[in-house]
This record gives sequence, structure tokens and C-alpha cells, in this order.
Amino acid sequence: MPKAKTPRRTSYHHGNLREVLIDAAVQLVEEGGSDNVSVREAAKRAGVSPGAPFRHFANKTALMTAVAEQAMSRFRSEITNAVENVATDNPIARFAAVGIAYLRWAIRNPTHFQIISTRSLIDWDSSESLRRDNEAVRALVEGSMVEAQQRHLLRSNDIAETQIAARALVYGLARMYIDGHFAQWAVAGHTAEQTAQNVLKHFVTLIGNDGSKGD
Amino acid sequence: MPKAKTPRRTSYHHGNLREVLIDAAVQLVEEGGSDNVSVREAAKRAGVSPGAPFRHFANKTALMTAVAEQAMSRFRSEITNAVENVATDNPIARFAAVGIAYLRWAIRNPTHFQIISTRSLIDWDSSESLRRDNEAVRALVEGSMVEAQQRHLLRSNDIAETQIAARALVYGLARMYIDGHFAQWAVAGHTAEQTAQNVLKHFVTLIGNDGSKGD
DNA sequence: CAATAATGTAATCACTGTTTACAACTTATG
DNA sequence: CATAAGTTGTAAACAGTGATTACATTATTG
Repeated sequence: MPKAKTPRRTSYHHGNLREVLIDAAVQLVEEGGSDNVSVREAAKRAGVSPGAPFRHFANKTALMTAVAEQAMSRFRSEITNAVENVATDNPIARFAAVGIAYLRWAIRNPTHFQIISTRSLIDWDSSESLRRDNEAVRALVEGSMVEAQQRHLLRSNDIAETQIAARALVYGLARMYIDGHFAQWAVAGHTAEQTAQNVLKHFVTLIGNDGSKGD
Repeated sequence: MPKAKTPRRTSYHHGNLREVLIDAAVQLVEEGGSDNVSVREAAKRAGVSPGAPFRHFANKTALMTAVAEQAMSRFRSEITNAVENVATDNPIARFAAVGIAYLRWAIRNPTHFQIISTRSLIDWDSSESLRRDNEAVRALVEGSMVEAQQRHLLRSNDIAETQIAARALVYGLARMYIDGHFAQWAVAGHTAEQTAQNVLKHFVTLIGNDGSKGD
């Protein structure tokens, strides 16, 4: 983890303000969620006046978007890594690996997941990198689904609907956790992460064509 | 729809302030989402000073919680009505009816759905009525699931996981729409509501034990 | 070196949630 | 009925917010 502490600059110019502001915002997010971020506090932590951030970010949303870009990049690489480390070449197992890595990251980084998925916090349209990373994850899912269908491993032929269902299931599990609607559904003796993974595996069994009836 | 316009009161006391503040907050939500709500603006629209609302609500969250209670009540009755109007007594059809009514309401009332489902906006713990309405919906789902299992209509025997999967799917579809992640998944020529319903039906087919392979 | 662009500061604006001292009205009680 | 005790409003203030503006300082470059 790269540390970029306030460097008590002596020169008038900061030299590194953009990055330090993003780091400060990330820190604030981790301390108290996205609501805890204020441009002024980020500026204060960077050792700079309240107006300075606006030389680097058009508005608060732009700062939050930069935070989201960082988070999204980590999110994507965690998923990409997970899929590359899958032993089998079974596309359904590959899809499951994506989902499990997705849920793992979301549950371990709830506030960051909230930021990258909540529209009102960031300016999705303005960020090339956000769209690119998001598309990469989507393509991973689609690729494994298409291959699964070609190998006749899917129960249904409507791949589009299966894909949206898969996305909605994973997104829903992550969001339920983030929004605090998980405690009431949690299975006794299991962590949220375990429960989410089990439900995902359950779903994977459901869409599969192996004739199994689940557990 | 009950109208409670600002009544240009002549007396010192308002007489109806609590309800009028809630209505004003609802109006603000409908005009610009939950971010558009401010206690001061609600007070202004009620024709009252900025401090007055705090005689009726401990803080802004309490006001938003009251808004959420209203919304949740409508949400619940829409779902309850839908389930009562289901012709067949097939529990899986009943579950589908719950899901469809759920999605229908969420997509047609996106900002209100956002309020009732986003934890940071409201004080869920303090509201008896929120918990009661939420539990009622949950019980509807559980009831139909249990009955489906008893009649051997489900593919899997792990009813808890099937139930969480169902909840996550529906919640995920609704949240994807609210969070703006639906455009990229939408099926051409279909509205969001149609797509969501089709995906739900797809899921219902998947969990069913009728040997069908979906479409 | 001088002109120019980039990046900081200080002051200010309008707005927010919330609190406090006080005023007006309503209700319960002697 | 009078008066004491709530209840519910107002006015003024506070600290915090995002954002803009005029200005100062520094870096870059012709």
C-alpha cells in the first residue's frame, strides 16, 4: 500500500496534490464511509487551503470519481487474477470464480464497492477508465457464458437472460450486504462471505445442465 | 392521492405540521431524488421557520425515516394485493407474483425504493413499522417457498439458499435499475420492467422441478 | 529575461443540519 | 375562570459544506 502522507511542503506548490487528495479521500472513506468525505477535510489533510482542490477537480463528484477509478481498478484486477488462477477450463467454474471474487471483494471493501456502484456519487459517464474496467468484468462473465452454451453446459438457451440473472444475483448479494439487509438473511454459523458464496454456488448449480438437483 | 398543500395558516400553531413536512419531503424526493431533500426547504414549503421541524423530528434522518415508512407501506400493500389476486394456488406462481409486483413498484418508484433500501438514509432500527412491513414481504416469500418445497415443486432441497437467491435476484434487479446499471444490460426493444420480469420468470423456471429447460 | 500558464491562498457566498433563548398558543388544574 | 404547565412555533446563531472570485506565487517556455 503506497503511503502518501502530508509532506509538510516548504514550497508554494504542492507538486503532488492530486494524488494526495485522492489518498486523503480514500482514507476518509475508510474511516466513515462515503458520507464522511468532504473536499475541505481532504484539503486540510493535504495541508492545503479549501479552494485548492478545485484546481484539480471540477467538483466533489470528480474527486469521488477518481476514488472510484482507483477502487474499480483494484476490483477488476482481483477478479481477473481469480479467473486466471482457475485450474479447470470449465466455463461454468470460471463464471463461479468471477462471482466469488466479486463477492469477496465487495464484502471486504464495502464502502468502496458502494462508491463504484452508486450512481449519484460519481460521474460514470465522464470516466473512460471506469467504463473500461466495468466492461472487462462484464466481458469475462459473457465469455464464460457463451462458451458454456456452446458446450451445452447450460440448462437454458436464453443466454442473455441467464447472464442478467447472474449479474443481478451477484450484484444483489453484494448490495444486500452493503445496504445492511443481510443480517436477517444470514445463515446461522456462517459469515456473510460464506453465505454469499454458497448462494452463488447454488445458483451455478441451478443454471447448469448436469442433471443435478442441487445439494 | 391526499393533497396537503401549504394552508397559509393564520394561527400561530400549524396544527398539521408533522404530516405536511412529510408530504413536502416526499415532494422533494419526487422532484430530485433523496439528495434533494433538505429540512429547511421542507420547512419553507410548509410555511414554517427552519427550526420548527425539529419539534417533530429529532433530526433529518427521522424525517427521512417517516418518508420511508409511508413508501414502505405502499410497497407492501402493492405486493400483498398482487399476491391476493393470483388465480392459481401454485406457490411458485405466488412467489413469481411477489417478485413481479416488487420489481414493478421499484422501477416505477425508483427514488422511494432507494430510500427504503439504503441504510444510511434512514434509521431502520427505530422504526417498528418499517420492520413489520419488511417482515411481511419476507414472510410472503418464505411461505410460498416452504409450500413449494412441501409439494415437491422445487429442484433443490436447500430452501434457505433458494430463498436468499430469490431475494438477491429481485433486489439485484431493482438495485441495478436504481443505480443506473441497467441500460447496458437491457434487452433491445424491451423496457426495464419487461426485462426485469423476464429475468425473474427465467429464474422461477430454473428453481422449478418441472423438468423444463427454460425458454 | 520576460511573458504566460499553472497552481496555490484568502475571502466570500449561499446553503446545510442543528441548537438555544424566547414567544405564543393550548391544555390541564386548582 | 385564572393560572400554571406543557406544546409548538420564531429568531438568531453556529459550525460545517461545496463552490467561486480576486489575487499571489511559482514553474514553464519562447
